[in-house]
Amino acid sequence: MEYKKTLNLPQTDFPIRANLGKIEEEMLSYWDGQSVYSQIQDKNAKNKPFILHDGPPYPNGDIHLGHALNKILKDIVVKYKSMMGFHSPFVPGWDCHGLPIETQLLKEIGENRKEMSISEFRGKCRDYALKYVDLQRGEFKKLGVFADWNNPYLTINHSYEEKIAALFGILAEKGYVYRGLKPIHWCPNDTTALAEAEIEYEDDRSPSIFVTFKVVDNKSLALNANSPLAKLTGPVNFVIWTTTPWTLPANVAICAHPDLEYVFVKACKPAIEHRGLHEEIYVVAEGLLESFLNKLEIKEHKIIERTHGKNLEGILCQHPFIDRQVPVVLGELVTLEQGTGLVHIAPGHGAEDYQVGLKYKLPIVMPVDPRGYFDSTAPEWLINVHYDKANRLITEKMKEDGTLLKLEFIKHSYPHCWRCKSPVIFRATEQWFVSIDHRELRQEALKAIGQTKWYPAWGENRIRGMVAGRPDWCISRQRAWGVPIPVFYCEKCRKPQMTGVFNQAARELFLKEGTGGWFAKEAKEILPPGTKCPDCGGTNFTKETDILDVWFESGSSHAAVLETIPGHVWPADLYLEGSDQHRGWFQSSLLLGVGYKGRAPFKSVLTHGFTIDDRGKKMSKSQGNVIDPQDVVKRYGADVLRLWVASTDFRNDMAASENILKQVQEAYLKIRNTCRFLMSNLNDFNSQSPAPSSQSLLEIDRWILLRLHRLIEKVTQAYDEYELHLIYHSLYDFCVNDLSAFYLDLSKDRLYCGAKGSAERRSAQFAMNEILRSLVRLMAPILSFTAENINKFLMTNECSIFLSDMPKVNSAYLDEKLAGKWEIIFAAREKAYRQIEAVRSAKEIGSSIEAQVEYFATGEELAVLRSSAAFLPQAFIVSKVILTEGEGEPKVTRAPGTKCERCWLVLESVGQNKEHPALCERCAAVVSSNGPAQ
RNA sequence: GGGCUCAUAGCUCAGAUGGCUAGAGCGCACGCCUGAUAAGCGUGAGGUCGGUGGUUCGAUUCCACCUGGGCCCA
Repeated sequence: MEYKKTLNLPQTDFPIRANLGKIEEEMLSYWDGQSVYSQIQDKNAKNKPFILHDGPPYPNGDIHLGHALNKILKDIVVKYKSMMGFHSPFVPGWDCHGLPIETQLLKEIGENRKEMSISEFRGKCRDYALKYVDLQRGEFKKLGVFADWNNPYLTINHSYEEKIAALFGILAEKGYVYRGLKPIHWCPNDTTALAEAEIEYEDDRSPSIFVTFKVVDNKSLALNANSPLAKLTGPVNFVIWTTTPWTLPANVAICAHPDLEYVFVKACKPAIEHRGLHEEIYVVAEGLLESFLNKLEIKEHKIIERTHGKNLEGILCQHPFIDRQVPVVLGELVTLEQGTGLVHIAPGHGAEDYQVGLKYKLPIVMPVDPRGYFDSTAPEWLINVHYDKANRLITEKMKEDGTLLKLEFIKHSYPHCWRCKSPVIFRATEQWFVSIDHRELRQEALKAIGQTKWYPAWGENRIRGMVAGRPDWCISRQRAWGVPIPVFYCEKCRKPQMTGVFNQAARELFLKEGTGGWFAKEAKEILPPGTKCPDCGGTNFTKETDILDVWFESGSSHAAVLETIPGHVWPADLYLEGSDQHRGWFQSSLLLGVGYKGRAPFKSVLTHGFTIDDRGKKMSKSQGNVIDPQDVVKRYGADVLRLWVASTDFRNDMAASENILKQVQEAYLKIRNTCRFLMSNLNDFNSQSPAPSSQSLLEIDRWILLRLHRLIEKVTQAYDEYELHLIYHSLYDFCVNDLSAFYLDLSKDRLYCGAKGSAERRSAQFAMNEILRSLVRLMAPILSFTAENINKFLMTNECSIFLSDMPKVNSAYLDEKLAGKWEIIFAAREKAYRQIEAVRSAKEIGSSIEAQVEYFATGEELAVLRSSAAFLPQAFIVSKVILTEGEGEPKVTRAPGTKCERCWLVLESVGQNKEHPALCERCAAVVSSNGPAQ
């Protein structure tokens, strides 16, 4: 019993229980108090920059797991780069304008919105956004994310808004910006545009009609070389179906599906035709032929021809009641759900129609005015008729002309205005666009994509496809909460003005008063006195009322942030967002960057996947599989959440569940405990005393340092390649395999039983100190709280672990021969353990140190083992190893001798020392030299 | 429906250029230790490498298709 006091047992005040909640709180206030983030910036201020530019989330609720994942990833990268000596400031941002804020707010204020002025509503939006900026900032901080939290960039900052206007001005100056027509949801009753969120679907009664479009010239049937149709004689009619006859004046095409089979049917015209029966040829999709015949009550018919939709492309038809020839076009929007498989296309009245129109460069006919009445561009008999009344006029006209095959009424779901509850129409209106092909913008953007490094590499492919195929960018929105499009209209000549003094005036206003000023002031109050229209000399102007697409705002962040915040550089080194941003922020930033400066605002782009549950399903409230980051922080600790982020390959989707988090927590505890054990054995170690020379280091200690430096090499490389999951696995494996199960376990004898200042003990402590210091720094970007906690405990010189440098590989330790040798010893140990286990289960021994191993080996193995023969008992953690040349399984028996009361090894030397008869030779010597037990 | 993408043990991940009985850790089972103890150690059982075809002497690794998941469109 008294001999236990002569041991150097591990000792530490570092608690075995993590208690992350308390530690994290302490560290947060410590970092805050010490201004650690500023200290890091000061330390690296003169160094090479590495700028990770933060993509701004919407401040419209609590952060969810995806937000947490994203910010933690960024934080890990930034902390690593900082510890590598880069100047790596991190300025967080928020996307404060936009529909998501409006929508969330509308949920809160409900009907009251209707009584509010635009300025009042904008004020509420602003308050709402700022409230959630604050909330989310607090939540991000709790994750341990380092950033300039007191000076975030907000897209509602005046300086930011000014920069948006500036960028708009530059693009306008270069000719990218133009006005064009595009259909949007429109309420004719309120004469206003509506967002998707402002539409309610209700059942409505509508006419349902079948209309014929007669082929202009049968020869045109043969336009397509594959078409066998030129031989047809007599009138051929394409038949369309619609529930909105009033959109027919805007018809400019008929759409067929390229892959569907269409039939040419000879049949008698149905009874609706008042001029008697005669045969006609109708074209409909084969899959809808039967329902078509039933609807029209056609008894007899004959299929005289058939072909694929793709062979119909280009055929010209006569509009049923307007002097206009319309082509057959192809599109995927056609389905066999109902109708005829031929869709009437009015690009001014439908979103899909508009897309098809873009592809075929169809004109956008738009004869309906804001109040829903046909204007002077419509046929005379429709002018000043409300669209709803027009249905009847049109069907009657077609009935008379014989182009109407069938009229009935159906009930179906139709969009209505949330405000006045009246039906909504799709109506093409003037919108602002950024031309994607002006000045080769598309080509330049594709070039910039090629010059960017994409992680993972397929990201390039993805965004390339999107940019290559995208239409012009519609940048106007008919909303309240955003940055007004800084354009003035001359009241005299109606021309829009947006460059030079006009842009300048808008910018000055935004900078001084913010964009709120635009809504509060008249044009003449914004423009300098005496401003004249450069086109006609007019002096009176009105303001544009549309606002900019929020993607234009966030896409301007590179200009607003990288160019203006001190210490930043343009372009950024890295953008890091979810893979949905290939369409969103990456693309808007790219287009604006290329339009602005001719290149992408980023050098590299890293994307991560989405959070899913352990069944591979996406997280949704209705599924009840949502993991809440605040809850994880509360129950497990932010470091566990951070470790989860690092544990999963984020290029794919990332699974999170209670089980997975538990597993990560176990891993966390293992790493922490390993560090604790290292600390507890360094209790009496003075790192100031001279380091042992490499000769005086034990071979086993040189070996573990070799392993450590290989780890450093691997981890550093993984950080550089953003392969965080490899860091996690390497660190964890090192702790579990190399340290806990092997090196630390077998070093216990030396550490506990060796003389306090003995060379072998000092050698181990030297290695362990190296390991601990390296480990803590390697893990710091990920396990920030724990690393700092340990660092404080070690009382190092640095006030923060994040002010120290990442460990560097010392190639002197990378001794391959040594590595090979220990692989052999390791394998021998495993072989021995299998036998020890057998003996153990036979109850002959308990602990392995009660064992003696006779190990059979030959050749190189034998030579290697012999060269370390004296160390083998320690390496195997047994009392005695006998090496025998030969083959066969190791022979394990109870070790001969008596158990030493101090080191518990079973040795024959126990009892030989007269002063300490219960001790082995080594322990007797240690006890004697150390003096009497304390 | 289209574009991109993922799919290796219950879980998280390894497995250059195709080649011996597919690896690690966790978890699990069994056992040891009680001088890392709300810790530590050992042994063991778990995989038709999503499925089906094909190329090849040989495929988890290449190709095609299919199934399931994800993101973005429609």
